[in-house]
Amino acid sequence: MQRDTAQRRAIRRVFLNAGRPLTRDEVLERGQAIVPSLGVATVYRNLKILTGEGWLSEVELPGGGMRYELADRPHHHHFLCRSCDQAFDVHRCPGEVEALAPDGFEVDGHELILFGRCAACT
Amino acid sequence: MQRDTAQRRAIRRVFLNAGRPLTRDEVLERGQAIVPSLGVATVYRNLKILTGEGWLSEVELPGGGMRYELADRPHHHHFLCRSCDQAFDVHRCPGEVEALAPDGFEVDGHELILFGRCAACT
DNA sequence: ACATGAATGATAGTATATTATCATCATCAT
DNA sequence: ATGATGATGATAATATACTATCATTCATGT
Repeated sequence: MQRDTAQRRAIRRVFLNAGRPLTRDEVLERGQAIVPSLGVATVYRNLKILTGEGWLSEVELPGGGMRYELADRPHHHHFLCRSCDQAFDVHRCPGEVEALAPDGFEVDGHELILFGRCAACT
Repeated sequence: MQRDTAQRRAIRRVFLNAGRPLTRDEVLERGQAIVPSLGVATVYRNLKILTGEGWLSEVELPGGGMRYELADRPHHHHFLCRSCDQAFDVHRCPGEVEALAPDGFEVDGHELILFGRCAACT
């Protein structure tokens, strides 16, 4: 059965403390602050496992690889800082977006990405 | 100076006829319908050249590589069909999206992506 | 028509992200 | 405490996207 290792605990804690989507490198860096020996392969493995379990979900934003965030968050969108390349959550939603699609198109989801400079980079 | 080759003309024509963002493979396939000998390297080269000239712009949507579209189009968004993976233009915009960002964040652009099934796949 | 050299296309090379391997470590049921 | 075996980490292997190379083709100015 699955074991509760210090590495997996560290990765979970990283996400619980983050509050925003993280790249693989951000997970590695923050995870190593908890378990210094943490390796890339373990990060890859656990991101895949936690995503498969439904604990994490994948977020694909422009400009880099996949990002990951806690899966149980309510509907939200993302802000991508052009300066530091960090992604942030945006909790407000324009709504009514299904109506924007052309006739005959069935909308079952949407993603809104805001670009600019985050509070720290302004 | 730059020469007006059949290949580049074909690629331009592909975009003028498309009316939606195209992947590298879509450009290759449609271009070969005009100039059968068209090769991948030429597609890569011309996508880069036409983008550099400002005639094309890059569109990054989830699920694959870069897509390209005519650069002179007015502000619009995109619909990505989950069935055929084709991207389409959405000409309506929710507007007022800058206000959705958290305090202290400066928004200078946004992208809205609708997901679902296109008219042909419904 | 011709010479020049930009463009092409086949393919080798490169870059990078992700996965597989495997010896070793460490969790957990007993 | 201990043994079985799941997990880890270093790194080799792989996948894939993109670029460089270069002989050949062909657009263009004369």
